[in-house]
Amino acid sequence: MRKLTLKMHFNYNKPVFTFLVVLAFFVSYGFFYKTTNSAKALPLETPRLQEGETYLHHLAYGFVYNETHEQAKWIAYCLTKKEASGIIERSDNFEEDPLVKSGTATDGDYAKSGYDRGHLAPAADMRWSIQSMEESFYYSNMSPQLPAFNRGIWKKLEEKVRDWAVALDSILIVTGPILSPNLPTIGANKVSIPAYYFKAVVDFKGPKSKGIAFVFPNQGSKLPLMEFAISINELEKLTNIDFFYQIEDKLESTVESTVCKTCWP
DNA sequence: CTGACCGCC
DNA sequence: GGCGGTCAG
Repeated sequence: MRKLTLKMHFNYNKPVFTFLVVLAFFVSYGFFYKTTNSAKALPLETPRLQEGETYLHHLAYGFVYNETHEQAKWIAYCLTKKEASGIIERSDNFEEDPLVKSGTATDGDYAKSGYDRGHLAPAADMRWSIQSMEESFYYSNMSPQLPAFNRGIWKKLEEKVRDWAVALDSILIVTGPILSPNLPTIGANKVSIPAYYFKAVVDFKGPKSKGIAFVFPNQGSKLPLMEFAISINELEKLTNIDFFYQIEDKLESTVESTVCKTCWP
């Protein structure tokens, strides 16, 4: 009798059940698509490398790791409007990067050092997938930043750049420390403490391509962001890195040689 | 002031 | 998870 009741119950609800299964499928598919199907071609091909450097890439970004300074020399990725609008929560799970076979910095290097584990590629730019979020917490993406810098003007720039990704649909971003010999270090792995950081942003679409770069000292500042803006050419002289030689032909020379501060609201 | 992000312990 | 710094609105 009980079995019959259950059977009738099931039969009675079968259309509802079927509907729920189909609904669940589409909801999960939508979630899966939105959060994981954003794999993208990296903006840069294999770059020129110096001694002690390796070029690697994760799903979300490519980077050159510098073994001497125990951190990335630069990190590059394209950020789209859709990605900048991601919903994945911050993981806060710092890990050594499995791709860097020579080893990265560790928890111990930064602990009680007085320096923040500052993201080069911001966690908030990686909210479009669980994997990209986790990648942003690899120590290959960390650099010792003074808290007043990381939580202040550096964060302000990151938020501005995210706004640009949304407003312009997609942009190319290159970020890094300015590494030089004999920097002070933290931890047993001797992670260099950079004196300056840079960020270059290129809007590479259409006839109105434009580029802008920023260089900040590793310290807090109350000055407006645009006080730190320079052209990409100037940044390349400063860092001695030719960032965009692979796509130079696609960029108008003015993208690198000039900076239009009012073109980037 | 609140919320968003950046972190620390 | 609780707490604090910094900034925008």
